[in-house]
This record gives sequence, C-alpha cells and structure tokens, in this order.
Amino acid sequence: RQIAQIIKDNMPDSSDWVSKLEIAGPGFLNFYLQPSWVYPVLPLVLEQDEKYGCSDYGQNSKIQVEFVSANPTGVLHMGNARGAALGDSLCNLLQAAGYDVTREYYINDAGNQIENFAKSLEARYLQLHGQDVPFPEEGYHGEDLIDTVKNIIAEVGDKYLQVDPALRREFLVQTALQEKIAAIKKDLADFGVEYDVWFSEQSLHDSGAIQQTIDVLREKDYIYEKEGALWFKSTLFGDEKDEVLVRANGIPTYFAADIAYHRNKFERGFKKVINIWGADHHGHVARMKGSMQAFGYNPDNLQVILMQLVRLFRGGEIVRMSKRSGQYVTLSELIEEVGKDAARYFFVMRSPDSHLDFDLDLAKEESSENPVYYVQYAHARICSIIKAGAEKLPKIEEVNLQRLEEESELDLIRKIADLPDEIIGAAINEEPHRLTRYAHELASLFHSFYNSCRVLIDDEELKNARLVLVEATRITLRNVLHLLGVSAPDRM
RNA sequence: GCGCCCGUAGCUCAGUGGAUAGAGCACUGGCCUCCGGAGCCAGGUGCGUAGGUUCGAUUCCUAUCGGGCGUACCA
Repeated sequence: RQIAQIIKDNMPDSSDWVSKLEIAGPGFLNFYLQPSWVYPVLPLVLEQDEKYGCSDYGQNSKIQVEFVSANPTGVLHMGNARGAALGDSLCNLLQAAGYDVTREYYINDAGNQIENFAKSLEARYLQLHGQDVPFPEEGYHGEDLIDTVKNIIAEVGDKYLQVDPALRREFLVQTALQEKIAAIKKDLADFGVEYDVWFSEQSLHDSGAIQQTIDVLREKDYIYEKEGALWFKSTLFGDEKDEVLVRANGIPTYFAADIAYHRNKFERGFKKVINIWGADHHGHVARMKGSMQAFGYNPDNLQVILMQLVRLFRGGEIVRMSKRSGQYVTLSELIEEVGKDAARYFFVMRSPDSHLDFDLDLAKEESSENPVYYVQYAHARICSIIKAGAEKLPKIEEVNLQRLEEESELDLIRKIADLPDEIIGAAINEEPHRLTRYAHELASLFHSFYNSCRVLIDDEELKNARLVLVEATRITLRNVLHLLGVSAPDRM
C-alpha cells in the first residue's frame, strides 16, 4: 500500500482518459477510466462488421490443428463430435486472432484395424451370399457395415465370390473406405466442419516415409532390436517404457506411422502443431513428443489437447459406446435430435478437461432450456427491434453516442469492447469454452438493457444512439456465435 | 503397483497466485395494456481431506481419499 501511495502521489489526479485513481485492498491501484472511453468502440464495431473481434496477434504464424481423425471403419459418434466442435471452434478462434490455420484429418487407412475391417467386410459379403462363415471375433459388428456391403453387392453382385481372397478383401476394403470417408466428410460438413487437408496414413507407407523415419532413428542410435522387433528408446525422452516401431512380423506399428506423420507436419513448416485427442490416448503424448525431440524439434511445439471422454446416458443408464459392439449414437443422429447449434454449443461449453455427461433424454426434452437459445434469442430480438424501428440505421457520424448514459448501456458497451481480447485469450490458451461464457454474458447484459431501456422512443437523438448500440451488440453476438459454429437467427 | 485427468452451491459446470469464488438448471416471490415473457428483477456460509511454499492459495508443491482413463509387437 505504501508503494501504491508513492505511485499515486506521482500521478495526475485525472486526465482525458482517467477520472480518478484509488488505492484498494492489499495495494491495488485502481484506474477509473473516463466514461467516454467506451463510445469510440461502437463506430468501430459497425465499421469492422464481420471482422470485429479479429486481430493480427498471431502474425500469420502457421498452425496446424489435427482433430477427429476417427478410424474410417465406421461412422462418427459422440466422442468424435466433441472433438469436431472443439477443434473447429479452436481453429476459428486462432484464425480470428491472426494465425494461419490448417485444419487436418488423419485418415487411418492402414494397419491392423484395416485388416480387421477387410475381414469383417469379407465375412459380411460371403454371409450375404448365403455362405455360413464365422464373423471375425475382433471384427466390426456394426449394422452400418452390413449396409455398406449391401451397397457394394448392388454394384458388383457375386463377382468377388470366386476370386482370390486377398484380392477380394482389397477390393472390398478400398470400396468401403471410399464410402466411409465420404460419409464422414458429409457428417462433418453437416456439423459445420470443413477440412483443408485429408492426410492418408497409407500414403506414408507408400512413399517410404515410414521406412525413412525408422532409418534416421537407427542412424541416431535411438533404436534397438529385441525379440525380433525394433524398439524406439522413448525412455530417453521421459516415457515410461520403450515402444515397438516394427513388429517381429515386419509390419510397422501405428506409432511408427505417427512419428513419420508428425515429422511430415513440421517439415511442412508449421510453427505449432495441435492435436486433439481423446483422453484414452494420453499415454501416447509423452512418446510422440519424445519422438519429435529425437528429430530435433522442440517438443513444446507439439501441443496435445486431451478431451475427457463423453459419457452418454439414456433413460438414466450409461450407454456403452463401442464400434466393435456396434452400439453407439452417431453424429448424424445427434444433429437430427438436438440440432447442430445446440450440439456444438453444448460440446464447446465445457472445458476439455471435464467429463461430459450427455443425457440424451434431457437434451431432447429440455432443448429449449439450452443456453444456446438464450444467446440466439438475444440476436433475434435485436433483429426484430431494428426491423420494427428503422428503415435504415442512422448515419453513425450523425449520432450523439454521449446520450448513452444508463449503467445498463455502459455495461453493454464495455462488454462489446472486450471481444478482441477475449478472442486472443481463448485462442492462445486454446480454450474455446471461454467464448461460450462471453456469449452468455453479452446476451445477459443485452436482455438486462432491453428490460430497463426502450429503444424505439420519441426522443430521436436517444433512439438513434440506442439503435447504434443494439446494432453493435447484434454484430458482436453474431461474430461470437459464428466462431462457435452456431447460427445467429433473425427469428426463432 | 505406476502414470495422466477430474473433485467448487441440491444437480451440471466456470474461475490467468490477488480484492466479497460465479453462471445455468431446480426452488420461492415479484415484473408497466409499451420494441419478442425463449426475457427481466430479488432470494445462497459451496472450493474432497491434511500439511507445505507465499504478504496472499480454489489456483503451485507433497501426502491422502474418491471417480474416470491408460499402463498391447491395438489404434
């Protein structure tokens, strides 16, 4: 407090921007701004419009965000939906904060699960032709897979009954993959998510990138052989145990492919690489970072956001989600049931660290109670006011904004002024959920203003000032909703 | 056993080492014949437990209890 007093004694008591200076608490120095500081933000919002909130903070630095990357052996489920909502909103935020963002989906179109997928397809193909063959124990039991095979049969009939099984599986798997990937793209597009790059794991096998990666690690002496397999010394980089890169049967593991993939990311010039993974993959983080360190990259430039898993409830019972068992609620069903807007808002609303209990019954029954409607309602209300009250908005330079003096008006303007900083804060901390809070607070301040101040009044000067205020509010609300991937309706 | 995440109001969750810890849901009572009542206003002794670091801890550290997830030559 003494130091604060010294500073205060050496500051002018007031200035154009500061109305007073006060010492408080254990030694805080509170600067009270002149109320008039807020007014210039309103013409700025109207002028920048869609760009309001954006900044060049990121200096166009290249960032890649890889998210969802679900196996193309099935359809997208709730966990993928959370990753999609989170990843896409994060990308929007980073772009708004001035980063050069690439959205990427890694297609696991190689490896063991593809083998299983092929065997499952083959079994279904033969079964649908009346053959009594067993279904592979580790296979994919989902109903969607039967439909996939039915579609294939509609095209090619029994042509692949007599051919070499390896050729048959190859044909089935390639055809099914195309269909599955197309379906995934469509589901994501329906959810408002568009990718810049779809990266094939198989391409890393085909190009020799995986082999080359292993060769380099061997040269650096980070590899040893044990029991016929090749092991990466990940314990050198803080991992709990070493990891297999190439199995005794000569086939590289998923980890080997992932090292090649992440090397490829950095070789493409990304300054920062962000992965969004389910928490069940957390054991993979240390070794992935370690492997990048082995190649001389700063492991801090590989950032992994772990999302806790989504638990689904129906009728008070937890629904076990598993592709293998074929029981899960799909993304498209979710969109159908609760809508894209509510689903995206709901997923982003929570911190990735928090477990997400998604009660389907509740989401269906009480969807009108979802906070997203509260925010959208504020937007629709403003549109309605503007439509009812103004042929066109007054010219901003002719409006006397100083007439906005009510506390609810000033609170609203101050909140609007926060948006650029909110976006930067949420972007650099990689926390899109902050924006849902901001959206809610902004909507709340608007509703509060609405109840204490009428916009469409006889006092022309005040009316015009308030019209500018609500228009600026509308723009701000809309911009935030769009960052979240949620629509801003004119009517509801 | 070891590792990671979580534990905050009845419930679901926010909370950048700082001031009197906040929202939604639920509950109770109010809101002008007026721009959309999907709204507004009012109502609250809650940081799992015990230590430590600090002028100051919900936040950092240690231990412990509880929940979740990992700990494959699966991905």
